[in-house]
Amino acid sequence: MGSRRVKVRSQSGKILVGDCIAELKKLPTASVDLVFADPPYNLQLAGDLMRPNNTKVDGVDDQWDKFDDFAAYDSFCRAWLTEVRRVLKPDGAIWVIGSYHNIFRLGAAIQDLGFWIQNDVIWRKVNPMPNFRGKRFTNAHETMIWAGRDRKSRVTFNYESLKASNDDLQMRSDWLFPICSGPERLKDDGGRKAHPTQKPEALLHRILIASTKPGDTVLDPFFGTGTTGAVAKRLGRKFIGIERDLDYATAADERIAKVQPLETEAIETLPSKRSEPRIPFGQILELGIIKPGRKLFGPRREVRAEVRADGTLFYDGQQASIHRLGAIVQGKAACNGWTYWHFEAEGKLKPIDDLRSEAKRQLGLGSRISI
Amino acid sequence: MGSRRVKVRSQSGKILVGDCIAELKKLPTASVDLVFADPPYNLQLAGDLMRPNNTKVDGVDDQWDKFDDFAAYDSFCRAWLTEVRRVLKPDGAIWVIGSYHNIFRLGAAIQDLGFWIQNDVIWRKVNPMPNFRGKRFTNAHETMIWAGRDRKSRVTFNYESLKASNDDLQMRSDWLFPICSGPERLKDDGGRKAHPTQKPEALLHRILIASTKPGDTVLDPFFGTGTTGAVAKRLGRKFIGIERDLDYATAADERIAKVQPLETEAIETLPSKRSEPRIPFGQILELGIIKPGRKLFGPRREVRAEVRADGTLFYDGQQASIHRLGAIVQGKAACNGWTYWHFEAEGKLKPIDDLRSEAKRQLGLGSRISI
DNA sequence: GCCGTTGCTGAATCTGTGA
DNA sequence: ATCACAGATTCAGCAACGG
Repeated sequence: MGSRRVKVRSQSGKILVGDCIAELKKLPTASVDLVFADPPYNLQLAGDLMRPNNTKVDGVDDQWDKFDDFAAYDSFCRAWLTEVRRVLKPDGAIWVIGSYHNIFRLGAAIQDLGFWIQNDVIWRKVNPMPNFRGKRFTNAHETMIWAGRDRKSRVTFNYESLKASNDDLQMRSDWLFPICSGPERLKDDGGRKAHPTQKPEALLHRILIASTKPGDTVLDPFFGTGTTGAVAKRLGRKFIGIERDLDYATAADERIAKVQPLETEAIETLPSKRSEPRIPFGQILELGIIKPGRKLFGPRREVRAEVRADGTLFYDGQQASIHRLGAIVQGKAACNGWTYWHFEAEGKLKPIDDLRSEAKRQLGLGSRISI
Repeated sequence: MGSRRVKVRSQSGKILVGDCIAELKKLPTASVDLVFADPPYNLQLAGDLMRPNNTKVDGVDDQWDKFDDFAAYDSFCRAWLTEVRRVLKPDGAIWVIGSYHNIFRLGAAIQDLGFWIQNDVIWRKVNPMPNFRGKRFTNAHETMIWAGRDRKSRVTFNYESLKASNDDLQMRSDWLFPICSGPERLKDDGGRKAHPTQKPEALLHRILIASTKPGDTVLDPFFGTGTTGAVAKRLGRKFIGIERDLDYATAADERIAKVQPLETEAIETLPSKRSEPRIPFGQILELGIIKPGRKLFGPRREVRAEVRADGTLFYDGQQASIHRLGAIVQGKAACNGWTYWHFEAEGKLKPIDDLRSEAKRQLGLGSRISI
């Protein structure tokens, strides 16, 4: 019952040829950082479906009613999703992609199994297939669900990189990409498309940049012709692909072998501010960057507080941290004292946050921090 | 246990004040052409969410959105969907709207109960609320499901009207509309929003134009402040609204009374706007038009920066967006990275702005895009 | 009246760390 | 497990106001 063949072409990843659920069961628990899954959409493929007990579901029978079809599909999805959840690390996450035929069943299963949805994301297709019969709207999008393993999972999200790459605006939940065509589309020997639903590499590029770190392991249980593996290799992520069809797996293997990984430096993502070393206000004082007795002001000089030697601020009979006192004088529940309080230099007010860069310099904490 | 009050203001429709399921049970079988349902989303919000300026987001904390668990939400939805299906005519259809919190459960229930999905349609919001903590993608869309009562239902679809209103291109499944704000947004006596989730009339306009005929009866089991009724009256459709909250129902009644129905001949389509999405730098990268590791130069080669895989630029220990880094190296407050940074081709420097035309070609933005 | 500035708000599952 | 608290975080549209 083992996989018929295991291919290992490079250290970047491996392709397991075999049944999705059977292969998943062999993978160790809590070993994977991210899963990308592009499961079968069409219920006509019910003959390919497996029950949770790993027996094969009989092919579509006209006497089955719709509920039976949906139930079989649901069982199959809950089975592989359960295994996927097992192999994910506690802070791991999953992406699934689908259309209206299957995405609602996938989404409900994801919620029922305890995953915690972060976003649903819409892939808007530039060049979708038109609706030939004029009976519906042009089906111009697919839906992706991004979910953490648990409600508590602290999933990877490279917010800063996405924002910087989007002209300094937050990345939205609707993404515009062309479908996979042209030279990127894999062809078989007869010049026909090698796989019916090959996904564009641009889509996986954004997904992996958004939700993985270099060196992470990405698992794709429906590997097909290996788009996930190709992009993972290029971006310095490890991959595990599971594919039942040997022809697809072979095509994927050859495709990925041709991929040239990017240089280490080219795949660096922007660090979040939180990942930088913390400089408490007291340290600014200890380093002598600011002196006790110095006056600090609100943004429009509406208050004038005094720095105390213990690293607190004093104003109007109240003594507290820069954050607490900022909250108190504004009558708010919370406050970032670094941006609220200002010091005077050459007649102008500057936020005390500016002093932290000087502290970092003195502490030898340059701006180049690589993990 | 009847409705507390039935309001009839005109021949165009009526508002039933009472419990959704109880009122549905009183309606005759096979009497309605279209249902539009905007049910509670079951948002499951935990604590307060603060904006960066430490003010509180006015979230949906109403009792009507609270359910014990998914099972309670599911049984509620299956109950009203069952009644809705009963009152629909054989060729009738339903639209439901939701977010990732509830739409997968709604979609699965719709399929299980025997409805037949025609499309899922994405409402892309021009002006969504940002993600204040920088932990997810901006939640910039909601999902609608359009389904016929049965697989066999021959549902109304005004294909020609939609195509004509879309510059003679088929209407796509992704629609761009602003959220409901400004004068359209109903206010209570205190000047606060009368309803937390009022939908824009433009959305209902397109739905009713797409999937009803003049004189059809439209039922909205979660009427709220009556957007469905207002648009139905304007477009010469009859409406039945069910609303449990008397304040909402009263506001809806007064709102609809002010609506002037259009002349019979005018009940056709409105012209659509075109939208030309921005092309951010990251997308140039994702599309493979420029590769990570590529060198970019200032206009006179005074700096040489490197493209990173995450869509940022790197120079002299600094990594930032094309705009931010351009500003930094010039010592300016701001910079248009598209015109500052250049790539080398055939020994000559060209601004990276030139690459956007290729991206636009790939993204089909030379042609017309559905709104 | 026009223009720039300031402030408010919208269906939101929105932190991380150390004690 | 809970609790305290440091401190990081926003886009587009509209309204009100002042010059």
